[in-house]
Amino acid sequence: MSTVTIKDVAALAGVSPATASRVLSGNPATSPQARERVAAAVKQLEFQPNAQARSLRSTRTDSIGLLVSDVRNPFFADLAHTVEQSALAAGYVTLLGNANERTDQQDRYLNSLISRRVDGIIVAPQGGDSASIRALIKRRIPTIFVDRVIADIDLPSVTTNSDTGIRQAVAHLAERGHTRIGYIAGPQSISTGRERYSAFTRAIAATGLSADPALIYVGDFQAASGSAAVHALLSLTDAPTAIIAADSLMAVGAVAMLQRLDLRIGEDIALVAFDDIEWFSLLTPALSVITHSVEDMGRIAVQLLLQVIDGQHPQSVVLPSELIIRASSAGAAHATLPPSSRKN
Amino acid sequence: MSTVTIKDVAALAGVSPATASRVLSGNPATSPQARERVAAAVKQLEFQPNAQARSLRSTRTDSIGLLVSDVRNPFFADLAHTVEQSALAAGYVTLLGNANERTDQQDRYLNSLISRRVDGIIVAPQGGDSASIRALIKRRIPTIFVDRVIADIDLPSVTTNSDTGIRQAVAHLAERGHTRIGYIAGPQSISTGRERYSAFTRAIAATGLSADPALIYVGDFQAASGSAAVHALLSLTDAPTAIIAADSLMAVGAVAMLQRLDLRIGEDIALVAFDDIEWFSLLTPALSVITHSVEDMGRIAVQLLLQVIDGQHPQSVVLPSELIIRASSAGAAHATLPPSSRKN
DNA sequence: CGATTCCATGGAATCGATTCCATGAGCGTA
DNA sequence: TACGCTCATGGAATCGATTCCATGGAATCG
Repeated sequence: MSTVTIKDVAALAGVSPATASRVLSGNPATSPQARERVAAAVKQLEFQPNAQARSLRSTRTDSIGLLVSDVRNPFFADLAHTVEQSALAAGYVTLLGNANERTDQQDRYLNSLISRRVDGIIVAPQGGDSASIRALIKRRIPTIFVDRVIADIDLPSVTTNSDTGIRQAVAHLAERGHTRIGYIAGPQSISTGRERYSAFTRAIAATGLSADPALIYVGDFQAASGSAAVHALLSLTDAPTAIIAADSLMAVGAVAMLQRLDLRIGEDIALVAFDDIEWFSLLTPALSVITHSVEDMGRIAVQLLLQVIDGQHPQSVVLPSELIIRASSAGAAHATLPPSSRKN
Repeated sequence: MSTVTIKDVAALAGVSPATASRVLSGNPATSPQARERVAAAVKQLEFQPNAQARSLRSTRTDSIGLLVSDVRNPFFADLAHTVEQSALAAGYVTLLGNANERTDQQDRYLNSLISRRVDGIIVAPQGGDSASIRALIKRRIPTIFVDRVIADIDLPSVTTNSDTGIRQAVAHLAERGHTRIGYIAGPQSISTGRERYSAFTRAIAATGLSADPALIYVGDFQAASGSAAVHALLSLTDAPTAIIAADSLMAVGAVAMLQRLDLRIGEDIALVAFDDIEWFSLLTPALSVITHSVEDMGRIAVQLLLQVIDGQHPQSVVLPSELIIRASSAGAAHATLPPSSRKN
């Protein structure tokens, strides 16, 4: 094959491979002539250094790994985008892994990233404890949790404080006259699922609204479970007049099911979603959301990771969340008819 | 550091590094005892082979690169997902690069992928000619174009034949009584932009509808240009009664602007989008779309790439497109009022 | 039973860059 | 003039795995 190595460059430039290497890595101990001639040779031969060989010796790869739960989730797609851009600005290439909401694929990707000797890893961890995440720690591979954490593993993280946003949402709905608020929770094996759930129950208790356990439906952060949740909640004899969904995908499922049931969102029933997605405001009616900044999250995660790589021990960062009121929750509460009496 | 190498494994297992390597790579020339003892040592030391060292010698990295225009575009997020899953099934890890709709970032990622000696690359190329894409060919790196191609570069590709879908859409709108159809085109520097545009003009000519050039607005495949397009088209003295958008993001921008102008989609004006996005059917009214299978596209792209890696010369594949009629284009045509007379 | 093949194995070269170490030229100062 | 210092440079070791090649013992065949 036409593999051009640094020896070829050195030969053409009339210097040793050592000098060529120094020029390429910007080592100051090089003469202007050498720099010039090596640069010319590199251009002429279209030399591309072999990253494998380079990092084998220097133990740096200038790459970081990012492991998300699902790229198709707009939240994680946005996160991938900001992480990637921030890392690129700092001279790192991002390898994106997709756990596909499965622990086995998460482990497979983590092992692959370890083998590739990435300089650090940002991970939105899947579910509970994981052997391969413990392996990261044992090998002292710089690692940051983003969005989600694992309870008993102490690593720097960037997360959202969902408490404020959820409290605002519950207060807002209470003010509109809702007393029975349904909640579509995320899986309790995931930290965000647990945290948002407990924030919701605290807010309910603080506001003195109905704490009927039947109003809680535990989903899996995927669209289908949002649909199932709406169906279940509206089948109750005493159905909720408002619903909060713990992530955007379950909110999508909820919207789809509400439309199928011919219920008018914002009139027959109020709906608030966690996570703001660009097109949520295009729905009719526009969706009220609890928002948090993906841009900040991604940018700060990279920042923390670079600090860990640099040998520092940064503090975890908690970002705020906030309610944005749109038409889907603006109307006053009145009794929701069960789906059976309307259609079907 | 606690870097465990194959020598440590070999020492613990009481064999040579050569034998340990053979066991690890599944070489049949190994005794059951050796296999057993090496396996035990690997497990005990939690050995993870160094991918750099491995691929430096063997020239295989078991990884492929995927370069898309924008991860935040749901179409490419879905594509990334299917490519990644197909590749994983074949034993390859996918490195995802995000050109961010910019040629310089595309080139930067391509060079990085070349340096990492990926076994092959799937790319949705940015704009016109590119030095780094020519570099791929010169180095004989297995490469496949997906979704988009570059005109004078002859590489296997997986693309969509937009002709059928667009013809169906135009015919459908003509049947509903529309004679002036606006078209929000993609950039003419991108193959899909050109191809869909010419498909549209052909369909218009075949149906005998108005070919007024003022009905064509050239956008950039991003949401903002969809909004601008709608604003421009509806400011015409003889405004279109229906609009076709050449991709999903521009359709999103179009929907946002139509809502801002207080126009009822499906009644005041018909709208059809290229690319089907899951939540397009959740809009009120649900959006009519020209759909093509992302799953097939991703799966086949990986398949072709593996064939090229294997030394074969596969034929390019062209996938079909098809119209799905929903409420946004179901109504009969009647004159669209210019935005100025309604609001603003 | 001797010759030949087969096969598991270890030693050593190799992949392509980086980096340690030694060298020698150039220069300033005593 | 001689000594010490800086600094660019080349030779060679190195990173960690793979793989070529040689070897010796076991199995097979005439």
